[in-house]
Amino acid sequence: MTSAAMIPDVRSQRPKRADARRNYDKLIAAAREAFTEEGGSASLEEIARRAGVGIGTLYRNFPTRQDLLEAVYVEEVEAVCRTTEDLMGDPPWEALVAWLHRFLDYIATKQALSQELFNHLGRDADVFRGCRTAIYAAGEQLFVRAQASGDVRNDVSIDDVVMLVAGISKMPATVEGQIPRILDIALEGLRRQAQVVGETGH
Amino acid sequence: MTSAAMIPDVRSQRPKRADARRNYDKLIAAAREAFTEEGGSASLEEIARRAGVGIGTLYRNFPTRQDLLEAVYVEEVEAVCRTTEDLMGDPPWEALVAWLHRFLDYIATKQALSQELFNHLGRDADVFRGCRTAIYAAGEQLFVRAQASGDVRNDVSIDDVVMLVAGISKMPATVEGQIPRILDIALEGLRRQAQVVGETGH
DNA sequence: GTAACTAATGGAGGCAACCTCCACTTTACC
DNA sequence: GGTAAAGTGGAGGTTGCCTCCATTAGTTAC
Repeated sequence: MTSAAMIPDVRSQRPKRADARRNYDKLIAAAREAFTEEGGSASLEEIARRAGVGIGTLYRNFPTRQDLLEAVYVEEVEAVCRTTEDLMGDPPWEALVAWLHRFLDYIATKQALSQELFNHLGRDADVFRGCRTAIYAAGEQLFVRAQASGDVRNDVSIDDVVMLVAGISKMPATVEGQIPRILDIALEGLRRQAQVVGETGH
Repeated sequence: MTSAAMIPDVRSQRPKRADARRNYDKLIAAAREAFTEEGGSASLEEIARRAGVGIGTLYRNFPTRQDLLEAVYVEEVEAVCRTTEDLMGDPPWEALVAWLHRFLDYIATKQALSQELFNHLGRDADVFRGCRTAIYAAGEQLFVRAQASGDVRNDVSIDDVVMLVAGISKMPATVEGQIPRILDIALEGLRRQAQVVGETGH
């Protein structure tokens, strides 16, 4: 699994001195906690406090709030990518659907984080391109397999699918179980191949 | 067109005295501007300044930032609802698709606003229920027509569709024209009726 | 018209978060 | 162990949030 390597390494600027690296790691950990608990606008001073470092150190490592959000976000994405491995044994379509559902669940719990990022960094920031690449690398094998087996129409790309799922994850759910159902409906569109009959051409 | 009346009127608490109402309107206008220009976290003090009223007046009318966001948001939604009228003459499926595309375009430009709301008010706040109702009232005629004509499968609701579109509008676009294309793909899933052959049952 | 009654105003002030700056501490290297 | 460079942390200036209440100005009743 090489997907993690495809994320443009936010951490390439990781500090060199031992104490500095320790502080960096403590900050990421504290930030993950804080963002999870309080959403993407958790106080930076609070995060520094949790990490047990001065506010100045936080700013030295992450000049803007976005930099910190990014660093945390990237770590999370790497985690999802790692979950493909379990699924390569299952039948193509089922495996793909299962992974997408898993992906959906995962993103759903990270809404605050990713929404904050979507808002403030425009949609085509390097991080996103990188994370997208990583997700593709992870999902592509499943996707290609499903396309090869004829389950998925040929005129869509993995790109389309990932974005579709990402979008669905951000919908405001009203009814219990509605979100996964909507995913299934949308995926039916994906699957639909030259097999439909009895319609006017549109 | 009664849809506007179905929004649980945020403005029923509209102030009574003439000067108060004037200030209220100036605040909404200033807020719309500010939110559009600077996103949902524009400074409230700045908004009061733009409106030419004191910060205290802002807080009297809109005790929380959400209240202000809501009021602006509701106005915008009402505007979309009004656009259905043009389309009732077109063929059912085409009219529905066209309206959904229009709806998509519209929401896309208001991202900052709606995302802010989605984040902070949970997904089932009254406003949303109200706005959803209004949107349904607007889209429902189109939707029912399309279902009656056999273009749309019967096991989906207008609710599902609206949410699908809302979700898609929030996807980070990479390629020009990708978003509308994805909407079309998803809508194919909608359309698919008992007309597919040659598949295993799943 | 004007007096009396409120609704409405606006900004001072207290608090908290953001961020910069730099005197000091710690590490790495010789 | 000495020293240069890297890293630290928190005081303090700035700005935004929100409350409170003395003052202002529509409204109503006469």
